[in-house]
Amino acid sequence: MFERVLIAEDHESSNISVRKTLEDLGIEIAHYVFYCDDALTWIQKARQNDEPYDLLITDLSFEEDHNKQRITGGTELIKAVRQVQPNLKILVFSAENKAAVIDALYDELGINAYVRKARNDAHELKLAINTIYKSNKYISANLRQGIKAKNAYEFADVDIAIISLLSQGIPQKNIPFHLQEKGISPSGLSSVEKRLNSMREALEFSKNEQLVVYCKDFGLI
Amino acid sequence: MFERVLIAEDHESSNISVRKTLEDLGIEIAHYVFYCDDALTWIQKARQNDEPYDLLITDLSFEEDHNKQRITGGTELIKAVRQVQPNLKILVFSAENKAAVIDALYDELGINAYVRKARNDAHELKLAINTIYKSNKYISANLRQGIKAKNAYEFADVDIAIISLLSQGIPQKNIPFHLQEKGISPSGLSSVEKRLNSMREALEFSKNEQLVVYCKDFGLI
DNA sequence: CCCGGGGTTACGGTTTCCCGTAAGAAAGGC
DNA sequence: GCCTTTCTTACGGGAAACCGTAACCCCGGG
Repeated sequence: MFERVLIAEDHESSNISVRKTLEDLGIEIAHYVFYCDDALTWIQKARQNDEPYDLLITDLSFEEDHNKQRITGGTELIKAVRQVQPNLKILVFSAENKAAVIDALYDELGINAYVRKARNDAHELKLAINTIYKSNKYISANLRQGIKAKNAYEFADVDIAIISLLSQGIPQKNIPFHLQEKGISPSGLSSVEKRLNSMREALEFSKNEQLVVYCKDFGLI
Repeated sequence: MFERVLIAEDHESSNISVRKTLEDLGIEIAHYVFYCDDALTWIQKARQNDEPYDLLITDLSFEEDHNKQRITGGTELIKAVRQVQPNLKILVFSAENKAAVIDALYDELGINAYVRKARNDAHELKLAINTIYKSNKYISANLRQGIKAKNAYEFADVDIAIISLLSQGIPQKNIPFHLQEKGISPSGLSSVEKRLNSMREALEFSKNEQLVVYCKDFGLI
């Protein structure tokens, strides 16, 4: 079993139960921190002392407070950790439930497990830890289905850029200009109209207001 | 100190740490359930046996699963409990952070304390329990400011109705009809236009898309 | 009774958005 | 090279939304 585990979790209550779970698994060395910066520091120090961690359990969203941080969230923390200790196994423990976000964690950051804070999370946490100790990857059962039943429409980069601009109050007729600024193509006004049209059609919407709330719900903007 | 406490919380991990917190406070009888329906049942039974609870700690959002429930969320649970045992003290422990929602809990449901799942939540939980045991009401410090610095604009019922309809894809020109159906006034098209206009102006928006995402963020729709 | 004011509704002109069509440009096949 | 095919862009008519103005209605004060 893992011998040296680090917990990065700002919510005191979650932090407590993760520690208790590790205790149940017989893991003796489980350090915990409430800030991302601390997490990185501890990992670096542990490596220097030739006692590197073999598992990091981290949340995604860390709340800002008076204690200003360089690293502000779990995603950034994981990126930074990968620079320092690429082989460190990483388990993300978060309430995030958007397929787009979780997919990106596995695909782009190569995390080993994602456990969602939900009904049986403590039990699932144990399961996930056991699994990634033996193999290398754990994908939650109730997640697998969710990821498959993803979006009815595959949003391209242009699409989310357009919707994002709309949600910021940019008039449609000015969008071509902003797209060019960002080097996104196509950028013609007609193309913008056409993409909006096909998005509305695919999702059976009639107004752009529906598009923005939809993308908001799925964490695309 | 409280003698008989019931915990309604679907997340296993949160449930664990709340129990541990109560343990730290020396509360001996702390039952816990994962479903709202169970919570109500236990409260009713305890009353019938002349051993009523004196504190309920509940979450707000309970996730649906195969186990279909009559009561689907914390708000509904509180309403039901108030029918059965009006004097029961209630502490809501949730991640909800929208002033509109939390205000309503205090004002309309008369809860005794709200503790937000956040950085020092376990510590604050103890504080809140101690406070409502002695006095009757606990309002978190970091909440007080939030509630004050509410919304820049006071949304009327008409306003949220209009924005809600917009977000459902109803064309603006048809909104008067839908408002009349719901018995909301004013319902004239000009009034709709005027209200939208003043909302945009107050919030310094230029497009309705901004309004819908704003209301989405604040949990108004 | 008349008058005035707040709130609601009705009516035009202007702008923006929507959508179909067609012209133009880039990529690939023969 | 030329010709499809596909993607992008340009144009124009029609609908919706925007905005200022004015008429209307309901109520309380004089």
